Amino acid sequence: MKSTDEELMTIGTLAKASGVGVETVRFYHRKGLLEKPPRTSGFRKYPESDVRTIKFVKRVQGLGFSLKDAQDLLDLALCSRETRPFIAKTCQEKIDQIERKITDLNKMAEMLHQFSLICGSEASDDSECRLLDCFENNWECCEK
Amino acid sequence: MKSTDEELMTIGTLAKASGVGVETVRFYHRKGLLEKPPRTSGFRKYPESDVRTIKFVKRVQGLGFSLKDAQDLLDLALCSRETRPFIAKTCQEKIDQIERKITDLNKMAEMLHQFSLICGSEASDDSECRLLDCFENNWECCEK
DNA sequence: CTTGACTCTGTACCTGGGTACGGAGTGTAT
DNA sequence: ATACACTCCGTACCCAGGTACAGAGTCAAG
Repeated sequence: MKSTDEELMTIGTLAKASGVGVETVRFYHRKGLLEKPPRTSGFRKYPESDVRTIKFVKRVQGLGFSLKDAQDLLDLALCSRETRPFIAKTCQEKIDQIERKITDLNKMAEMLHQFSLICGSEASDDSECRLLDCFENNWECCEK
Repeated sequence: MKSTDEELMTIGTLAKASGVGVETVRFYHRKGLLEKPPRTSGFRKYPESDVRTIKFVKRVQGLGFSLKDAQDLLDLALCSRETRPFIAKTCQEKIDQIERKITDLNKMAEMLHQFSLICGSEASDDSECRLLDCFENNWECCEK
């Protein structure tokens, strides 16, 4: 009754558990984000772990990465003796990419903060509104 | 010879200066990201400042925001006595959004770092590769 | 005053990431 | 053994964000 086979779920169950639509699961399937699930009698049967995979993809996507990027990360997870030598390099590339993004986001947040202080008060005068000027100078803000 | 009018540029010049195609400028124009430029004789004439606007949009977009988000930020820049009271609130919303993103990105980078340490060495054994497990636990990594 | 580069409007097309639908098969509860 | 929910596959459609014409107008150099 509790054999591992019993844990397999149908596409609708997987979709609900992952918070996406059935069509999205089939779409990811076509895109190779989910590996071909075993079939019993024509129906796809997904392992519990695919819920995690889909949630992972959705989260990565929410951070502004593409499905291709999500795919790359998932591929990393399938590490084996052959792929291991490439893991450090691939990870470092993604990390660098992420860090550049963080740096830029921090600058942008800081810029908005300064902008809010300077222009957000009733007291300020229109001529001080220079949001884009801040950006010009590599986001270094109004304050200077 | 150096009147402000003389500084206006044609769409091709703007596109080249901003690093986008002419069609993209026209697209942004249709989307309202660039305000209707004055026309002399049927040709649009853009001010120098539109170069900055386009570069700003491209950068914001590169951080994973939509054109709509870029538009919101540009609208902020047009602050005036009427809009001023809303600036602080709008800024804060964007800042919160950015900070959530940064938090998630940091977790992801840390996860990749740990993953790289654990799985990236020749010495490790396949059973240790648990990238998705890290994610499961809100990106808290393998190390635990 | 013509030629060639550039611009105009409009419409059509493309990729990424889904979403919806039609018609047929399946599985199960009654 | 039939009804009903669910699944199958294929195709078509949707939105965002562009990209690519076509056919006509414009501008500036020679």
